[in-house]
Amino acid sequence: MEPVRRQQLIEATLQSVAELGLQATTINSISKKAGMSSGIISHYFGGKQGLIEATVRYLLSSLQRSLLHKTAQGCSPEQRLMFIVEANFAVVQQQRDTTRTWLSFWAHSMHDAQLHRLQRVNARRLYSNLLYSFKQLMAPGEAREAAELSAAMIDGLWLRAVLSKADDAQFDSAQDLAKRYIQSLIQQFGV
Amino acid sequence: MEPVRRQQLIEATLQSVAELGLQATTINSISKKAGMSSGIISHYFGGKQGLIEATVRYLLSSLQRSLLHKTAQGCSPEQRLMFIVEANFAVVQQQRDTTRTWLSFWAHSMHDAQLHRLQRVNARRLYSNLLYSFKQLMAPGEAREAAELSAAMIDGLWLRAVLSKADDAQFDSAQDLAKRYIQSLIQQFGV
DNA sequence: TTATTTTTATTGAACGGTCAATTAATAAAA
DNA sequence: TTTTATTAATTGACCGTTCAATAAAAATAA
Repeated sequence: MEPVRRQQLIEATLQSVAELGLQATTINSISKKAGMSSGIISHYFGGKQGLIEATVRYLLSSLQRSLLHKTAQGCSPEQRLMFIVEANFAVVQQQRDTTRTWLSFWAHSMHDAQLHRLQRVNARRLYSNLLYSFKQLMAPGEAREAAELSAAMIDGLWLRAVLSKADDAQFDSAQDLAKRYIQSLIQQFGV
Repeated sequence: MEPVRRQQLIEATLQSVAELGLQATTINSISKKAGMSSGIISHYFGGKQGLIEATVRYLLSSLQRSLLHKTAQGCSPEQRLMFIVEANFAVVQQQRDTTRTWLSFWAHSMHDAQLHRLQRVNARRLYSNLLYSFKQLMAPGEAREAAELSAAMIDGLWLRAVLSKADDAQFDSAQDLAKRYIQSLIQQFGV
């Protein structure tokens, strides 16, 4: 029963944070959405804090799993870079309104040591995923700069799309810009 | 007395949000920092919400004023673009830890109509500031793309620096990357 | 000038509401 | 029966707001 309930509560948390924001998300708003009582959260996660952390961890592993799935049957470095962009933007469609949830969590990570650790993992993972592919296309020094710039461009386009409450079409357009930017980096630095 | 008190309370709010986060910032934490009683906030701002909004408005106008001051005695389009980057990164040094305050506010803007309006103003202002200078250096269509990409790159580098709790040197390095990126755009698209 | 009233600025206690967490009770399963 | 899963009521802390009381300043009258 435990793994089922845990998953249900995590998904209820995602819904609640997307809808109300992390600030207004309470033990009650979550348990109500999950159709359970409020006490169950302390029982399975030790408290609200534990559930929030588990939810972020779940988002993180979803992102990672999504990329691994796309690249499962091998692909070129260029192709893999495009997959990385897609994975980072895809969190949108996967679960409706998950985007603003990420933003809530990251903002909160400034004042929460545990969340900050998870944020660090996420930021570094994007960078090293990019670096791995760039290194197959250019010299190491240039690959590092390309990876840093690409990571910033992806996050920046994503952030601006989220904050302006962009629709699906605008998200696709941002995703396209990110891809074209990476291709221009390859053209510029590639051997 | 009113304008003095308002300013004092806004600055106490900035401190509190930087220190505790918007989530944990209360009427008490603010009024304590300002050395006043809690009732004064409702008296001058109608309530907590009003003070928060006034604080964001203050940050926004600070950013704008900073750019106007830098470009007061005229400069080349390239120079102006560099000033835009500097203004957007300078909010850091101006007031210690104001960066995470911005992040808190923007995250909250997803669930607050008034803040979202202010966020929109801010995003559009950066874009049109950039567009104005790019248009003097390249064709309109390319200028628009350059402005959109630059805005995303600035915000992305800034976001990653804030989230990773970068020190001053790392912020400077991010600022440099942004400037070099804009110069590469000019080289790529410039007439 | 001094005495008085009026206005302005500020306080802090009280209120109603909500929060996360706990706990005793209950229901179901083993 | 014992264990496991879940509920619902309760607790104590803290939230933002309100408001009667007060202190200080300014205006007016003597």
